[in-house]
Amino acid sequence: MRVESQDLRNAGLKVTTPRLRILEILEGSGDDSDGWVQRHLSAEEIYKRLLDANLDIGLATVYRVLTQFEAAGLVSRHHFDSGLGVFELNQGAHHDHIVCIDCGRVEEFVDRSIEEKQMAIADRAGFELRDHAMVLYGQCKRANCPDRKSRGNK
Amino acid sequence: MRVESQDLRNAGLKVTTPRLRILEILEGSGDDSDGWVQRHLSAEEIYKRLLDANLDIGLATVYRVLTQFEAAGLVSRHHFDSGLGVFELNQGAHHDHIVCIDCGRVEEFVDRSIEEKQMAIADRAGFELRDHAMVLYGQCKRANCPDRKSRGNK
DNA sequence: TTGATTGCAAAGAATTTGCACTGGG
DNA sequence: CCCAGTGCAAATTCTTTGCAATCAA
Repeated sequence: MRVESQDLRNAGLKVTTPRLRILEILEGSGDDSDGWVQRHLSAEEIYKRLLDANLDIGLATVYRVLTQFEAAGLVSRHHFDSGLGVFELNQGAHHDHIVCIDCGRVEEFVDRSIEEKQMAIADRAGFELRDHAMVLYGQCKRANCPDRKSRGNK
Repeated sequence: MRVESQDLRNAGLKVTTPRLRILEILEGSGDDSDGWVQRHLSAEEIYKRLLDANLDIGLATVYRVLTQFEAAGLVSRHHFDSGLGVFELNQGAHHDHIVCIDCGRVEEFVDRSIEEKQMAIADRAGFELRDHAMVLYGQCKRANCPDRKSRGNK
């Protein structure tokens, strides 16, 4: 289920260093200190990781590559609440998101019964359902979540 | 349930022309040709309506007022898929949205069972649920929806 | 070789901010 | 009268685009 060179060729895209590196980053190659891997990244975050890896890749290229990947169906672009664009690799099946409002951590989930309800709701409203986005916002219980202390969870 | 001058005072905001006019627009005063009233507007759209009404109110003021209204809990800001900010008056209870990808029409709905499911999902994921956003995207069956013809619904 | 791809800088779009002027209470 | 509120222009932030140099096939 890994995304690789062949996927680029299939999409009619040449296999270049920027594209491969960006794919790697989206795959979560760079793990966080506590083992948590963020697979939902903004263009800026991806750009920073490339710089950290001493790669001379421009921010414009990051945006261009991500936009091409999106068009090719390799990645999805979300906006969540801030309006800032974040990108995620399209591996596995459809899912929705739950975001920590303190640390930005993003987890995924699917609920079959909700998906069915949505279909029924669209139908009742007279819409041909094409897509949907559901994002839950809350505070996670991760040990090093920035705001954890101020919430009194020791 | 109308929002009015008193709501502004309660929020510690002076009752000024720009604020009142923007409230009116958000209430849907300007009805569409076919009777449909759009209550989910971008800052730019609100600005245009003010200009149409020959009001000399700057776009910056529109943004400032909307941001203040949001902070006061009078309006909500959403981003939907484009990332463009749209504003809606906070009247009535919580609800989610269904958006027509062809004409931009926005309708509202609530589903108690989904809300409960969300709570359970957040809990299971170890999150303290604070808020959520659910948007369904589809094609509506409104007579004058721009793309209706190309979909073969006569 | 040769068109696709990239980097950089400049352009755009959306939103916010600085500042002197205006107006509501 | 006096400070919150406003208009305008300039500044920011995020994203896209133009163009000459570079690279994959």
